Amino acid sequence: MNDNRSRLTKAAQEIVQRNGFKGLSFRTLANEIGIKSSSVHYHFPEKSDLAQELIEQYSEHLALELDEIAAKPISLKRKISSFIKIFEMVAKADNLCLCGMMAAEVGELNQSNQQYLRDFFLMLERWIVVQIEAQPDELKTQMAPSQLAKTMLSGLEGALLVDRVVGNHQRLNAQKELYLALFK
Amino acid sequence: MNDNRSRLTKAAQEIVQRNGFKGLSFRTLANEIGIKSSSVHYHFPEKSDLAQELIEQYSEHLALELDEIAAKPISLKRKISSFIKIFEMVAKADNLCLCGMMAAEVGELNQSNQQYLRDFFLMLERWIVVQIEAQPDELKTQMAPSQLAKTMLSGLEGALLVDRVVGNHQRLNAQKELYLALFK
DNA sequence: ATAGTTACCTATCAGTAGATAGGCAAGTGG
DNA sequence: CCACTTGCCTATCTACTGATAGGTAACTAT
Repeated sequence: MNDNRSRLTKAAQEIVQRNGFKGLSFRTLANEIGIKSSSVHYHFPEKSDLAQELIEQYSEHLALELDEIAAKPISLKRKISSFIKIFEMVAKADNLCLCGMMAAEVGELNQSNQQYLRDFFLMLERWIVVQIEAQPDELKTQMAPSQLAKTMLSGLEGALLVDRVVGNHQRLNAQKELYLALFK
Repeated sequence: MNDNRSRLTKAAQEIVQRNGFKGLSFRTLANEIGIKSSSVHYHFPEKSDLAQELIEQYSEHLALELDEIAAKPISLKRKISSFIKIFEMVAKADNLCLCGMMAAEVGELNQSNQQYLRDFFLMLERWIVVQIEAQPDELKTQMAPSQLAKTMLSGLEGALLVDRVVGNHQRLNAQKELYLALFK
């Protein structure tokens, strides 16, 4: 039923993570799944509607993954490790985080899109804080959880950005080493 | 003599740091300084020529700043602090690092541009390593200098990225706190 | 049966992109 | 004085962008 619609968002997500939101055109997107660009407009009247859905889907998908990790009876360190692994999977595909990419292009997004982007980053940071506060004695640093969450998230986003240019995963690995050392 | 040429690169740099390389058009750039787009092509036959000059200038300008910092007879911690201050100035202007921005758009840059981008990040990381190795006993962590440099640089780049979306400087401040704590 | 909805299509639009051809005035060097 | 270069111009090109109008066949609910 929603076959083409979901194929569209799937293909669009990949294009944005690789080429950016500006690098996504209705025509190439339509070609990729074998329909016409006007049909893409049927599903997403304006490009910002597509942006909205992409950010929402990406956020929801990630939120589900994080819920699963949070529910496991494992150490805080292993939870953080699983969090970082999500970024490693993105790096492996030579992609950026969808929202990290759109963050670079924030100037051309409308207010609603920008708000969803903001919420994405805040959601990830909050998740880290909640995990720490659930197992506070497994934290080795005196750094406030909210501060730690902010450095960790932005650090991982930056590692994806720089690593993709330099062509290896050294920065992501270095971030991983740095942050995992802060947990018992 | 090179009046318009330097005005072009200056205006172009600002546009790229704000809107990205794709957000820079020869027409709007020309309008900004009051000439025609064809005249921009006189100075930079192709857009990649402009990209090359932007990255080169940005790298050279930063290298000079870093040379000055390195030459000062100050503590390692203060040198790192000065390094971070450069990023704070960028954040203050609500910009991204020029090369951080272009890193997000690396897919649409030619091989030469990509190499210059790579060299930019490696140069910054090398600077950090050199400063640490010149005053090694002022480092409080056992983390290898090259690892530390990689996390620091990518962390700062990511902080600029996320902070610009969220709308404050909390991540850059958090990164600063985290990294300065590693030096005596 | 029929009215409405869904999901596509063809055709087209105005706007903008990077890029090129060719001209023109001012300055420069032999 | 003349050839050449510099630095801009006008005019134009093709390609591509997001977006819209209007049509059509298939499905759906009354």
